[in-house]
Amino acid sequence: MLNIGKAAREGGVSVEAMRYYEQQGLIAAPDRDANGYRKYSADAVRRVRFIKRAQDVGFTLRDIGDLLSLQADSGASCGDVRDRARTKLGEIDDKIVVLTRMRDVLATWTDACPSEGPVSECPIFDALERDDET
Amino acid sequence: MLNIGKAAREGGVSVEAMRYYEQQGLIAAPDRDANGYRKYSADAVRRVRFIKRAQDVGFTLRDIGDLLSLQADSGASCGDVRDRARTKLGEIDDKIVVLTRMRDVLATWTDACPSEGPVSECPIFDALERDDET
DNA sequence: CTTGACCTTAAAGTGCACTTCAGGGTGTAG
DNA sequence: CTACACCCTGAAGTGCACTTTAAGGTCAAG
Repeated sequence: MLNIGKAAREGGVSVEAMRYYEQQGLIAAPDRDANGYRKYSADAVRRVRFIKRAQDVGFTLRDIGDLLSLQADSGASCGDVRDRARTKLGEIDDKIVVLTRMRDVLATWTDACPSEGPVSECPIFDALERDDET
Repeated sequence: MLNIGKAAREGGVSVEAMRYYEQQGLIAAPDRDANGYRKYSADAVRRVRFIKRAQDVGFTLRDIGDLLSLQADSGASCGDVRDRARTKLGEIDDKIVVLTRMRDVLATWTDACPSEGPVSECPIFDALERDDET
């Protein structure tokens, strides 16, 4: 059994994040010892790590709550989990597409811009003000 | 001269966004007509479009304030603008790298996951709880 | 016996870019 | 005359995931 500081370190999150997850219902309220300190089991720490890992691959805390209830649901199948992962994969791909478009526009612009010359003749500013698209 | 509704439509933003930009100092407080309605010049609308376009390629409103002051600065050069664009390009590339890593991990996991089988044996959940990395 | 690192709580603040709300005035078409 | 779309203000709310603040209690080392 670890106190909150060590459990947080093990889970790779901050102490405040631990209390936040508890408040949000992502981790169960842990038992307390005599002085009122929270005490975490290895299982609880594993759950924190689960949350952290899931976040690292793009799941929001809301998504993670859903994943955790799936984990607790004996009627749920591996395919349900895979569906969530695929959906997230799609969302991330969408973001990458948007960012890549931005990236390409910026690259075009920086290539078109001479370092010299007044801003009044800057092709980037021109592009930002024009009526048409791009 | 357009009232706020038309100016917003021309600029591609909401009326509320227009007032917000004004409050944030990104667009000058416009003249008002007799009834107190804001009246926007073609120049003002161009500035709104500038803000919108810059946002669309990833600049924050803070960045845009910086760009706009560059535009007003006779001592600034095209190279200064290009530097801002390059910096933003780098930031976007960083985000793409992070998202691509997430994407790849999720793709690996969804490939490893059989649709059948209980969640207790789900390789995705295994990966989320394990001690080691990936 | 004090210093310092730890723990407790509830509530408020952060960043970003708005959006919504409450409560009102204006202008025109039917 | 009344409906309706438009305009005004200031303040509060949104989403996300915390972080910070204020005001304490606990515990081991020196």
